[in-house]
Amino acid sequence: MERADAARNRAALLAAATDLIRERGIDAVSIDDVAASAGVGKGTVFRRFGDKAGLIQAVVDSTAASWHQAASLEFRTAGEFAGQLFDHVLASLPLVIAVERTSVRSCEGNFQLTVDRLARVVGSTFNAHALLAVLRGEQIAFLLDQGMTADEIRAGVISLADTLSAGV
Amino acid sequence: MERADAARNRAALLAAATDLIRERGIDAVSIDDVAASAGVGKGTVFRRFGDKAGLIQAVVDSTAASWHQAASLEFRTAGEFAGQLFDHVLASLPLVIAVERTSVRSCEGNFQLTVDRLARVVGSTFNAHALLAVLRGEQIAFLLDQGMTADEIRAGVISLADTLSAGV
DNA sequence: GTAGCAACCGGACCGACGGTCCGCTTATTG
DNA sequence: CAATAAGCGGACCGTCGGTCCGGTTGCTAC
Repeated sequence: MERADAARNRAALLAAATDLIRERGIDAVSIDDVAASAGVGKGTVFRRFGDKAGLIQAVVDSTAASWHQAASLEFRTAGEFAGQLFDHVLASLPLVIAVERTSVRSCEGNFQLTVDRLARVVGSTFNAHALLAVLRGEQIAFLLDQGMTADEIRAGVISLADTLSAGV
Repeated sequence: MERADAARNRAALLAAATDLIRERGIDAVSIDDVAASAGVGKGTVFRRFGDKAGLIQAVVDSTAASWHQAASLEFRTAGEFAGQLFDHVLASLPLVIAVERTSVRSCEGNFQLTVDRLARVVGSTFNAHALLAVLRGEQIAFLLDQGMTADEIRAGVISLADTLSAGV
């Protein structure tokens, strides 16, 4: 059982980390920032979450009932999958980028599952990875930065998914 | 005119950096490592190359007559382009990953040019970016890590490029 | 209520890193 | 050979992720 003060600190840290990452991006957020913003000592962060990656993972887990849904979602067509994942990524871009930079993709567990299911729809494991590569936070942020609109990217992603499915 | 000792040091630093990055990957190579390995002081690295990104850029520029060729290559079909760029990336994976991590893609100058030319062949700017995303060093390293062979990836990339071209 | 204990806390501390600075050295030129 | 500017190296700095430990506090058993 977690002590009451510990639970309070965990919640404060998660909230602080989520806000800071959302507004500044992971690169501009240090652990000290998060600790100070949550009003706790630095040691507390590491006792709760182990390391920076653990904190980010916890943030991600906490901010989304929809998170694991988005990755392991049931879908009929590749286009449907692409559209839904895109919306999810776009809505939490800084968080997605943070987790991409800190965790190893293959460790996600249901990531493999998603790849396999997707592979069946788009014809090959390679194509599944290709589609997921285009849906990465950093890729989408880059395209937005290049001046593409979210709608254009969304349409492109779905079109790509459909094209890949069509070849099956 | 560059002094003789300066030129010697520049060459030694480039060689040391190239070797270290190739064998360890950029993440395990610090500026101090490069300086020590080249037998010069740390300050010399920064006077020559400005910062870490500058050093990596210089390494990349020096190691490839084929480098800018690969990116701005003339090509007839998207598949041809994909195959050639893949071979180039695969041959210098750690270097490619290093430059991806340090430089901003859009600054590359002829990157824009490549995107535009490619866009004409694969139907849209979005598709051009998608193809390039799949050809990034980190993506290819990830797929290799997943157990895919280089041949499989090469085939996948070319097939993807051809599929995109076919829809035009 | 209170005593005792384990869990918890915070911030001083550490090593590594990218980057700066400056007093000394050395290649170059006339 | 003398003068000078370019170059040199490594001590130094601020920041970051991560560790440690002496003091504190929430919980429980009596």
